[in-house]
Amino acid sequence: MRRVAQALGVEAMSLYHHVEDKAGLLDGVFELVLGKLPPAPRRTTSWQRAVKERAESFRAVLLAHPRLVPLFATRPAVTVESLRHVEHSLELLKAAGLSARASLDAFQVVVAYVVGHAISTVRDPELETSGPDYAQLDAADFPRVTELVALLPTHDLDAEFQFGLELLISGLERRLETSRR
Amino acid sequence: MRRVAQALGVEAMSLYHHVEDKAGLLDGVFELVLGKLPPAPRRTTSWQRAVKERAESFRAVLLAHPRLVPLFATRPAVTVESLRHVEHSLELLKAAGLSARASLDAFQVVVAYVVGHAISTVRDPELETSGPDYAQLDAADFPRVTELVALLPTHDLDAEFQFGLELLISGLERRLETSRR
DNA sequence: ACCTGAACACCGTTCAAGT
DNA sequence: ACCTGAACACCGTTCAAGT
Repeated sequence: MRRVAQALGVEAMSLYHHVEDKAGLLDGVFELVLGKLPPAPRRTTSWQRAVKERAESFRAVLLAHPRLVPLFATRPAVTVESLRHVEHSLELLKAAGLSARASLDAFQVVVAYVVGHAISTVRDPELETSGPDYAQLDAADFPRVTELVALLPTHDLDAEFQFGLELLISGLERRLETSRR
Repeated sequence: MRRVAQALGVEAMSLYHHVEDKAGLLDGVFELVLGKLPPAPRRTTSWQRAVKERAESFRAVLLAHPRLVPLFATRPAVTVESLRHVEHSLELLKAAGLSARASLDAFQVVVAYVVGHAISTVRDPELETSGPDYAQLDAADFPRVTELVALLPTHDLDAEFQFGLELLISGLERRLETSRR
């Protein structure tokens, strides 16, 4: 509060005439950022592509505000603004053939994945140093980890995200196929 | 630091003779909790069951310390202790037929999902009230959300977690099947 | 080697007083 | 209606001084 006030050239206490408290201010930030989500497109493609597009948009918004990712991780998305997106996503899943319950599950699961992965993406790389030196590891004891360390420099977190997203969608696909029989 | 010291019946500054700083203390907590992960079992079942079991164990440890979940969300797991689990998981995936790169992707993706979902599980339910009253929503404007609200009271977050986990595993399965051809 | 007290530079928030 | 200053109850951390 004190720093926000300072940035506005005003005293900290003045803010309390515009927001309830710190949580209220964060609510505002939350809704503001969520408002950057591109509007739900009219249904023109497959549900697979639509789910993918929604998840990617969400990720893009999160990565555009790395400092806010922990906020999204802690705060539930229940503003009116965000409910419009929820509605669209649930509609999408139901139209694909999922039950109401399964749509809820699928939606929550994808959101959890996007947020969880965003966290690992924006993680302060400086923190990595606090761990043990990878170089000091006995390569014989940790063959797979050693292999992994060699891969890290060229590792693409966006590709990794895509990979997991496609796993989820492909899992849903298979589930729909078997339930239709 | 001040409260930890107080709980130990000592002055805050005394802690600095045992840990570097607050981050160092959190590192210790982190490793301690991670140590509660059941040891990697010998390979006796399918990789599907093994991946599922590892993810469920990780979730159980997280949920046993709800206040620490945000810590796990922010801090990378690079203690020697945790690397043993990483090694085991990567070995598991490679033995299932994934390349080193795909194993890394799969591992990270599952961890992101477990952490992301744990966050939504331990989210302070008191926060939900800060959103708009679901009751005040126009049911005609939000048919799917209205449906969802009716489902919430009987919604099982553990079942939801299982659902997503199985999607990921089933997605991996399909990927392996098609790549083998 | 380990602990301590005072001090510094921060927080969010209450409350009474100003315009 | 909006802003302010002083004050309260907190933080993590530095530094010099104690045993």
